[in-house]
Amino acid sequence: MLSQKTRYTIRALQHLADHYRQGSVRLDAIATAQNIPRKFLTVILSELVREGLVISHRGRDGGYELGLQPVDIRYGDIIRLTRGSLALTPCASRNAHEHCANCLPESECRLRALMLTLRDEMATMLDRTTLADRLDPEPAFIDPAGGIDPAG
Amino acid sequence: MLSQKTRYTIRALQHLADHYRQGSVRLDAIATAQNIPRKFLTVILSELVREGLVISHRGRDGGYELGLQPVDIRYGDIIRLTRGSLALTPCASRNAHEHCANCLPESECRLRALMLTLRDEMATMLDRTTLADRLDPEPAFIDPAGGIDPAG
DNA sequence: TTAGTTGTCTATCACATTAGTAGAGATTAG
DNA sequence: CTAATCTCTACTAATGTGATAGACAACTAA
Repeated sequence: MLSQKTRYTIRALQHLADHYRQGSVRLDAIATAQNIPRKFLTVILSELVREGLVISHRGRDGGYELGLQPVDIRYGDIIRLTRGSLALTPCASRNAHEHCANCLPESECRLRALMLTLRDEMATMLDRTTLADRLDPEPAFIDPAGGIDPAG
Repeated sequence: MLSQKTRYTIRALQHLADHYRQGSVRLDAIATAQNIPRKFLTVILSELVREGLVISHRGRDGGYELGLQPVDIRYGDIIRLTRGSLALTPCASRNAHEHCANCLPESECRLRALMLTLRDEMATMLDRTTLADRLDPEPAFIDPAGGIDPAG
């Protein structure tokens, strides 16, 4: 699962992408529009500023704006940033590899083999999608069994 | 991330699959071979018995065995069982859908749109892999940028 | 029948992580 | 100057996680 904080981070960045090149957006505007607790959002945005994804303007008429073009911010990068890794096990991370506790040697671990493959599939998808993508909120559900789920 | 408990669960099931139709395997044998704390493993196996994936035999010469053929136990199902869902957000679960706290209406949430698509890709992969699959522990890493990573 | 082996169940614990808050401080436009 | 706005460190409460304890139930072999 993505943490609540990661979810807030992504929605805040999406909001800034929506207002790219329209001047700076105040924290309160983001908090209200995206339904994020104000104080918590200060923590999140300060981190994004430190990472360089967001530029802040202090003082009166201050606010935030994206530090990069939306097309240059990939969802994969956002998740790596807030969560350290895309992988579902520590041992399957390409960027922040760690041994799993109480595991077998990695060269024998079949779970790791599976998780590496899965990680790569996830990365492919999350790295080809950026803040510039439209993302239809109601994508069709293609049931692998053949039918189409009308419930969404 | 998968929890430690989910990782233990998968490795325990893999172990039972390796000994399918070879009689029952004692808890201690699994704990030793798979490096799982004995007491914790009792909790895990009892749950698997309750769910019907594993059959237990009590008393002398007791132990555990798989309740289904390895080919009928999909990794997707194991993860759904221990974790409730494959999805990375509560709102993107097909089986255990819940609204995310402090979110937008789901019909407007672009993060949800992305997470639904990702969930479906993950499900496709995890549901076509079963305990009967061999899973090479050293799969080649095809770098999307073009090269092949020799480090694995 | 009974001793010994093995699984079952409920409760509990310590610890880490997470979500969120407090509040003083720094910066800037007007 | 002053009001608006972001920044930083620390703190707290709640929750979840990994793991253990220990009494109990069931089964087999002798």
